[in-house]
Amino acid sequence: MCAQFYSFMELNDKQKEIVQVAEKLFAEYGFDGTSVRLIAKEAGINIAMISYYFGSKEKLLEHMVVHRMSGFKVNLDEIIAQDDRSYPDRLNEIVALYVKRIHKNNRIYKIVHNELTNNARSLTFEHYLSQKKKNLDSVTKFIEAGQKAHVFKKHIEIPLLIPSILGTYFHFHYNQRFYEESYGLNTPESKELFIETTLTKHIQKMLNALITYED
Amino acid sequence: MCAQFYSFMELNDKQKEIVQVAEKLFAEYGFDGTSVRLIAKEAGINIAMISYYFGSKEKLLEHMVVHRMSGFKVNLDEIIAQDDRSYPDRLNEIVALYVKRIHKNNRIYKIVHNELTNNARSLTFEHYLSQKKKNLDSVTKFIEAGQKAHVFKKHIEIPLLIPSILGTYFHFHYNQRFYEESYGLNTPESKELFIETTLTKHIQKMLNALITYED
DNA sequence: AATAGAATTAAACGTTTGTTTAAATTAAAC
DNA sequence: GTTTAATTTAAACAAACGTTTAATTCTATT
Repeated sequence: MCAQFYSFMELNDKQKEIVQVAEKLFAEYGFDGTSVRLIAKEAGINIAMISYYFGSKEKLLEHMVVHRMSGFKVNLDEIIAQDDRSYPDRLNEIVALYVKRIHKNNRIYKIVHNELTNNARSLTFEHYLSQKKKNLDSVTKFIEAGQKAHVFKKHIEIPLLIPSILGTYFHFHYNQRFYEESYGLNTPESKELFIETTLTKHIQKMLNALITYED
Repeated sequence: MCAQFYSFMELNDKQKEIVQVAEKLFAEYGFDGTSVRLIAKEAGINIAMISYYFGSKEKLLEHMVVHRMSGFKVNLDEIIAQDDRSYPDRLNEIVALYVKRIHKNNRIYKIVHNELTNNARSLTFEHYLSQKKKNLDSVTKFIEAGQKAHVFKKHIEIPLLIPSILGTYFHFHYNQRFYEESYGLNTPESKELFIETTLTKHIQKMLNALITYED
């Protein structure tokens, strides 16, 4: 027993493999819809290894969230710091960065969304929430600087900007069956391209409009 | 046996009660995280009644979606038809209507979002998808009319407008633990008020900006 | 009052669940 | 090469799962 005790910081290769497989399955079938036997089978290991490495199925989930959410303090500040570029220019890149990152990691975000609103499990998600807070702080500073420079308008509900960016992506994602048909996104490639271009541009335009718009 | 056969159209009061309880639990604990024993206990009935009335737990879910998604063709066309009102005015009301409706029914939407992206169950959700299509058609006609009247700008990605409206709400909803803290929404009342005012106004402003904005 | 059908119940069904055990194998240290 | 610890295994565990059964109670209709 007990490989799981000195492991909340670093995961070895075997653990990473298990986490990767489990993330895919949790996103596809839900946490409760995924049995440890299926995880073990897909990862090519014995069921007992999950308890051996993580302690339990629920602790595997906890490790997963911590591990995958670490280093998510985006390159946000890097972009913001480039004050040779215009505010709208930097805003566009921030949006593109958010969309790209959330799309690449949409599985873990789906899991977190579900767990955050699940009454059965009481995970704290400190990592996720504090990361979110830091990102909001960065965005707030950027927007307020733009307001002082009279490029961005006043009366912007800054904490709701990120929900508008990510929410647009996720509503598209959660209803992909509908939008794939609407837009004729038959291949994975066309879908990727759509997200990279049309969807991203839509969100960029929306934020540009909102932030430079005076009513 | 067999109360369940003539029931895909109409549910009797007992069935409605079960559906109501199950909806709450499915949203809180997930479909797989909710046992039929818990549903029965919360609804004050015997476990066997679920099979008796619906055939199975999964068919209960199917009935739930059909039953709750019926009559969701919003009062959208009523608002759109009021051509004595300005386009932005009607747009604002459409947004408010969407937010209000989605908020009131956020539990069933959460369930549907989960099921739409769940590989284990193969529900078709024809009702939901066709309703969504109809609503998109109504919105499209409205926006295009506004464009012809030169009130709304061209180059609007119309099918992505609803994701931006609903997505903003849902990202707020799924991350409510974060935003409740950010905004100090300590009581249910203050949260309701926030959604009705600040959140709704943010989305209204965003759509107004996007649609009247030329880049 | 008798009868038929629907509604409700407690109990049991066979599976599947997450976890643990104790033995077997592999790897590392001396 | 021997010893010690870490890893991996198959088997077993009790508990919980969704569903079915067969008996019982309730509700009409005659």
